[in-house]
Amino acid sequence: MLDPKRLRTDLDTVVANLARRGFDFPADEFVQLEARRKTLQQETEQLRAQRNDSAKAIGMAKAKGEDIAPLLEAQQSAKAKLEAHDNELADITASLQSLQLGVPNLLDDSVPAGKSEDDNVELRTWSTPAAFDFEARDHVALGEALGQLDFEAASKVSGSRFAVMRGGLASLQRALIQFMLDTHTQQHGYTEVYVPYLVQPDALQGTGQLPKFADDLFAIDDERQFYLIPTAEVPVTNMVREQVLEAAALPLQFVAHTPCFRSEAGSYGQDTRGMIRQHQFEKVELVHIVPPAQSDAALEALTSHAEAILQALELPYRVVALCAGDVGFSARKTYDLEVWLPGQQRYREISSCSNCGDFQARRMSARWRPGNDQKPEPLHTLNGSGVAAGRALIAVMENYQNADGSIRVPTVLQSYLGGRDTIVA
RNA sequence: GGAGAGAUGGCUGAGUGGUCGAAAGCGCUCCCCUGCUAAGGGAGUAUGGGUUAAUAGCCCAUCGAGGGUUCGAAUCCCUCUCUCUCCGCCA
Repeated sequence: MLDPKRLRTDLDTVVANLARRGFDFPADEFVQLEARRKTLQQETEQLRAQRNDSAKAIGMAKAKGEDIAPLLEAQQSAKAKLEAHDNELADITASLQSLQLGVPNLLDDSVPAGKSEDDNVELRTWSTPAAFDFEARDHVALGEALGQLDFEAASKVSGSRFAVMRGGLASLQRALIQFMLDTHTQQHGYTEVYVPYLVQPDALQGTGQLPKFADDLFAIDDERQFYLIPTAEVPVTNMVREQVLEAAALPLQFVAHTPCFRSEAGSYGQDTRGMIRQHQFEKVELVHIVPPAQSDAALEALTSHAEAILQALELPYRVVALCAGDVGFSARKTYDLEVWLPGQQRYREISSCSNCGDFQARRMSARWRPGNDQKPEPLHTLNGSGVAAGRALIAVMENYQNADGSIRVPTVLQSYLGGRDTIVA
C-alpha cells in the first residue's frame, strides 16, 4: 500500500512513477473519491461530536432530575442523519481501500526502464559455463535415465506439474536445502524459522498476493479460509504484522525452508517439460525486516547471501536488475539471480531478491519506533530466495553431469550425503 | 471432541448504562529537592484517522473482532476468534 498522505499531496509524482511499470493509476477516480471522503468524514465526525455532547447533556440533566423528553426527541432526528452519513462514508472508504490495495509499489529511481524481461539489465556474471566434451543433457533426460525422476508416477498421483524423486536425487535436494540453511544461519547471521504452510487471507493481503493475484494461489476447500503458501515470504514477513518493534531489536534476518505452492494459472504451455515450473517446489527463503535507512544496503547484502550459495556450489550465474515493467507488484527494486543450465543453454531464474520498502509494512501495519519519544513508522521489508531448491537441483544435475549420465556431487554437499561424491543409477 | 474460565493502556489490575480513553500500582521520561549509590515532591507517559506548517492545539474512533439494543455501551444482547485449566484423542 502506498502512503495515503503521499497520494493526496504528491499525486503527479506517484502517477508518473507507476507509469514506468505500465500501471495506469486511475487518478481522476481517486481524486473524486478522496474529495468526497474528506467532506463526508468531516461532516460525519462533526455529527458524532454533536451527538456525544448531547448525550452528555442528557446524562447531566437526568442526574439533576430535569425533564429530558425534549432533548431525547432532538437526538432521535440527529440519529438518522448520522446513520446515513456513516453508511455513505463506509462505502466510500471501502472503494478507496480496494482501489489502493490494487496499486503496486513505487519503483526505486535506480530501476532501469523497460517493459518485459527482455529489457532487464545484466549487472555481472560469475564464473563461466563449463564446456562439455559430450552433448549435455537436460535434467529430465538425466533424471529419467538414472531412474530417479518420475513424472509418470507424479501425474498418476497428482496430475501435471508435479514430480516424484527417488534415491540419490531426492537425497541431493535434501542436502541442498540443509546446506543452504546451515550457510545462512552459520555464516550470514540468519535466524531459522519454521512457519505454517497454510495461511489466512490477511497474511496474503499483507505481502501483496491478495486481493489481486488470487488466481495464482491454491485455496483450501474448507469452511476456514486457508491458502497454501506460494512462498515462505508470506508467513515469515507476516510474523511482524501489527507490531511496533523497538529500534534495538532491528534488523531482523530470517531464513526458512518451506514447500511453495503455485497454481501457475496462465502459464499453460510454459516450461511444461521437466520440473522448472511445478505446482509444488522447495525453497529456502531469506527475509529482512529493517529500518528504512538500511533497506538499500540490506538488498545488496541479501543478494550477496543468495549468491554465496551458488558460488559455494560452483554454479555459473548472472545477476540482473529487473526493469520497470518486470518488477513485481510489492517490490520497489529487484535483482534476479539466473543460473546457467547446460541442458537449455541459457540462464534461468533461481532467486529473486526484492526490497519492498514500506509497501508490505503498511499493508500489515508492521512498524518500528525510531526513538524513545517518536511515533511508530512503517518498517522496510525485503525477501529473496536463497535459493530455490528445486531449481538448484536442476542446476547441479545439468552442470555436474558426466558422459555416462551420472552426476558428481558438489564438494560442499558431500558431507550431507554421507561422503558420497557421485549419484549413479 | 467434552466441560469450565478469561481477553481492558508497556506490565499488573479496577471499572456492569451517563463528563470513562478509562482508577490505582509498577515501569519509563522530564523537572524540583537532597551532597551521594537511597528517599521525597511535581508533571508527563497508547494507537489510528481528520484538520494543521506542526509528532501545538481541536475533533473522531479504538477497552479481543464483528453485529445489535440505547439519546448514550468497556459495561446489556448475539456471533466469531484467541488464550488458559481439566478430561478425551492423537504425532
